[in-house]
Amino acid sequence: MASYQVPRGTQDLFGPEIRKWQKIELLVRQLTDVFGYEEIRTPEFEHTEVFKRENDSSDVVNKEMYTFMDRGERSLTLKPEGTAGIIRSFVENKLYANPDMPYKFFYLSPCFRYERPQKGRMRIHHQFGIEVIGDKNPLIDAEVISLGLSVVQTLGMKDLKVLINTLGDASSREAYKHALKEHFKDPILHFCDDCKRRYEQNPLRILDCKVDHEDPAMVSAPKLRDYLNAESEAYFESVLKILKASDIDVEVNDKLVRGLDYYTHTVFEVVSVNADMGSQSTVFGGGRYDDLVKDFGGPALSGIGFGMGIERLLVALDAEKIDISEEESTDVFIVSMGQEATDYAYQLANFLRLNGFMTHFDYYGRSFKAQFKTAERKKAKVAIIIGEDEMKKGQAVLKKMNTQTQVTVNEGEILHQLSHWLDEGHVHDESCELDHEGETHE
RNA sequence: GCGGUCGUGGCGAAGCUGGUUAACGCAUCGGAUUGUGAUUCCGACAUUCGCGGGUUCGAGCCCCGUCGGUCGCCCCA
Repeated sequence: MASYQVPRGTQDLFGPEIRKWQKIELLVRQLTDVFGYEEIRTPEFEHTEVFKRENDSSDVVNKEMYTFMDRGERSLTLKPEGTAGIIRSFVENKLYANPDMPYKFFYLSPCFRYERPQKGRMRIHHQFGIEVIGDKNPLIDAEVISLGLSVVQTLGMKDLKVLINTLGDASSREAYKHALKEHFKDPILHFCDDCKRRYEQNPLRILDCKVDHEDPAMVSAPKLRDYLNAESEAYFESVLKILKASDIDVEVNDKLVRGLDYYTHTVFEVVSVNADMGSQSTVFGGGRYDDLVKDFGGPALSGIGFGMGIERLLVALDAEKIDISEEESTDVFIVSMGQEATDYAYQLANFLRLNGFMTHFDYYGRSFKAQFKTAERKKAKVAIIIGEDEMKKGQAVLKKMNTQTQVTVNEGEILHQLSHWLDEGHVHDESCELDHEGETHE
């Protein structure tokens, strides 16, 4: 017999876990709203060339994409990251023809990458991200970082470090790459295999090597700083100044380079420094892109954004022992005895639900003991007991679970008594009366 | 893509150098107690040990393969 299981690197989310997600998503929507960001949803797959553009050297694009041919012989790719699709959309919908720049977007979207799964790394992961497109201003760079931080800090995270760097404009970076390749031309021969690969693919990453970082050639390597033109340098200084004025501590790390090729100027990564975080420590990261809009056929407008992995955020919260899970809670559990009472419980439950009370009841007519245990497990605040006596008299017993206070009331007073006990501003629509005629009396 | 490690009921876990009814704990359900959440007691709950094949008189325990988890590398959110 076949045993069905989720594909590698994917997961089912439900129960207490999904409640955490909902909490994060709610927070994201609240914060982006006050920061003035609008949601954007772009397709989960795009034409492959949206993600894989010329001369791309990144692993994400070259080794990890889910690319397939559809039945019409189109090459499509499941989105591995959020930015490219949004820029495509921005240009396709000619949003640049808007007087109020910049455009500020946020998204919550699954991303697909074919990688070996690990803690904090899934084949389907979910990103909260933002993009600010249409203007280039250090204030925006700072705002973007600040928005991301507000999310993780509101959740209570403390073990954070903001790493920041500048790659300068495209020409600065190219010049620097050239200089690096020249510098490492001979030394690379006795470096590790990874470095040899990096030398070809992304020379900037050689500097980040854990094996050869003591090597004299590494120490004497040219610095990106020396290849920045005056404008690039001034821009970065300006970003740092604003962050400092906002009391955001950053660590300038001149080895920080990002995984996607399109970044220019400011790049940043916010990492968890908690020891239990595992090796995937980046909670969110991003940077500025000067040329992406132009590459998609739009005007020369700059943008900046970040992606935050929800799965990874959850790992980071876990590492800091921050529990954001909400306890399940129920307003009312109706305990019923006998078929007639159970049928009535159904009617009563519907009535209470339409009046805004979260209500459960027992469908099966199990023992009192079992029903009370369920009420307890569901964290019911109030139990309503309906048995033969109550059915006869048109009454109900209401029991406040935490204090064990118990009162007997007429049907018509149930709502009143509940409001009195629960007192949580439920909506009480007058038009929604319990229909006594509709009761089941078989 | 490379290397290490692991895979027994809903959960946690025993299972000795292969020997035959797969412990135990938690949870769940029923009863003692036909109307009240605790405690206690009694009873129920894995034709089966991720999956497939092989060795053997006999495999949860051995071998091969495969799928999956996990950790590190690479890389990234």
